[in-house]
Amino acid sequence: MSLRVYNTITNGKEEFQSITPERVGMYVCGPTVYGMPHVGHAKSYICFDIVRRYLEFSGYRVKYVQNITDIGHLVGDADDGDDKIQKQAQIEKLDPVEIAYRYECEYFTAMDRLNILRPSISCRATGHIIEIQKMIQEILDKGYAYVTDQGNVYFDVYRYPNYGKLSGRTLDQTVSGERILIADDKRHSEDFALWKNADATHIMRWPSPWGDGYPGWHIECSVMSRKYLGDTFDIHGGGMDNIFPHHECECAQSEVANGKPFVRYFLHNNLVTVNGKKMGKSLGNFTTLDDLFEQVSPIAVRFYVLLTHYRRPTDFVLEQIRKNEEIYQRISGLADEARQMEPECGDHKIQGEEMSGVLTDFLAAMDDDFNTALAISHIYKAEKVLRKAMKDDDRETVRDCVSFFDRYVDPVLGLPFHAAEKKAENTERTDALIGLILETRAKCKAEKNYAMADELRMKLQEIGIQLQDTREGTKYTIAQ
RNA sequence: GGCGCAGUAGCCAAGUGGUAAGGCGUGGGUCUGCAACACCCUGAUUCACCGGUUCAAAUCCGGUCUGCGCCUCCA
Repeated sequence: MSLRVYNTITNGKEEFQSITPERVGMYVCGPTVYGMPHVGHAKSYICFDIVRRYLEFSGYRVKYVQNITDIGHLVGDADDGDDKIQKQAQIEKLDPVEIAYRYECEYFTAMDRLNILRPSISCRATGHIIEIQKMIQEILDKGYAYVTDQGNVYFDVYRYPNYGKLSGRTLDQTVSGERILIADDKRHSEDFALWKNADATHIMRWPSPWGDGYPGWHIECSVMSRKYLGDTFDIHGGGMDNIFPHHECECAQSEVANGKPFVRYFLHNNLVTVNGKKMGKSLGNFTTLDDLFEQVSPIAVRFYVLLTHYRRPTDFVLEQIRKNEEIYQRISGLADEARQMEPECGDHKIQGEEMSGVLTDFLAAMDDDFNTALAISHIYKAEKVLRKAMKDDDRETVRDCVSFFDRYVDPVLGLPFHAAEKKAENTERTDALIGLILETRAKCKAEKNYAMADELRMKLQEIGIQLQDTREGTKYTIAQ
């Protein structure tokens, strides 16, 4: 079985083949760091974390480059001098660089909690101004861009016949939109900026051959992907909302500058919606990950995101996340028990027919355009097999299952299926205290004082301790 | 207006030509002092709608309706 991926360039699934055997270069558009990361970021970066993990699992060495956009794109229209980072800096009364770094830290903190592996290279736009200017000059030299008397540099889209190839638009279609022509020094309204002139009120600006200013918002990705991955690379990822204009413009810039095809495969994740509407900063309907993690665990959010295929929208419903968190914990609890039962199966190879089948199905799902939703359905199957094996004391199958969880599910999906750890402090003392109460309750039960036993159970429930009477005795779980 | 994506059980969600996975929930049962857990059973004559192609369609083609995204910064 081989990996097939959905490529936006061809609008279809294709067999994945890397340019260099056993190596993959991938570039994913990173965040603009001027606000707290939200659920939309979670979906996108989890999605490409899966791509990266699965390629690595399949034996590729993956070079994963992700940019940090620390130069503000314009808030509104082209003449509205403020950029987003600068505006946020005014609100927080901080230097724009402080803003960018602050939210970069917030971004990585949130991504770490979601068990998203860090990119191999994280690069900032501000660290590549020289390379950006160099590429702009190359495009100018080739005659695909022009400098205006206002000190702006624009890409001339009418000079580049492939413009619109990726998004399936043609230039005359773009014109028909209700777009308002703002910058009056453009030759055509569709031309996009490579370099914008800026006066002294604009804090983030750099000297250039065309005057002081800052780069247009597409060029950084063309520059950094070329610098770290070469003229042509394997995978470019990002949110669907970036297909046009961002990725379209990247293609145009890079292919003109490099004289070669830009990328092999363009992968785009669908969006997170709230009541059917896109979750986004501008709509103000976003939930920050910080706030969300107060309600549910980060791993539950990851699990929830993976429950839907990445090319379908994820509707954000807190109750659904909660429900699936319980399921995640149920399976984790079972997996932990199995690990205790068979602690020494680190490199155990799956032998049994049943689990071999589950593994085959699991990998086949991943091979089919990273179908995590289908892959997870095979985890439920594994749960069933494991439960039965533990009941029957079938050690061989238990080992198979532990191996499945630890050697396949964990590295591929980044879902470790370990029960949430109890809060570290006072765990021993808490255990002892609950133990005492349970002893008392056991006595009540022995004396058939069920009213008292039930009352104890209810009172414990009220403070978040759930009891379960099993054959082996009473178990308890503490709500997190 | 243009381009693109989508419409599958109460909910979530796989399935791109071969006769509708899975999960949650519901209802019934076994177990149990009760509860919970677990286990067994329980669901779409049908995949938004209408036509067409085919021996065969949720899957392909045409049309209609609905929702969403992009066309201005957004993952």
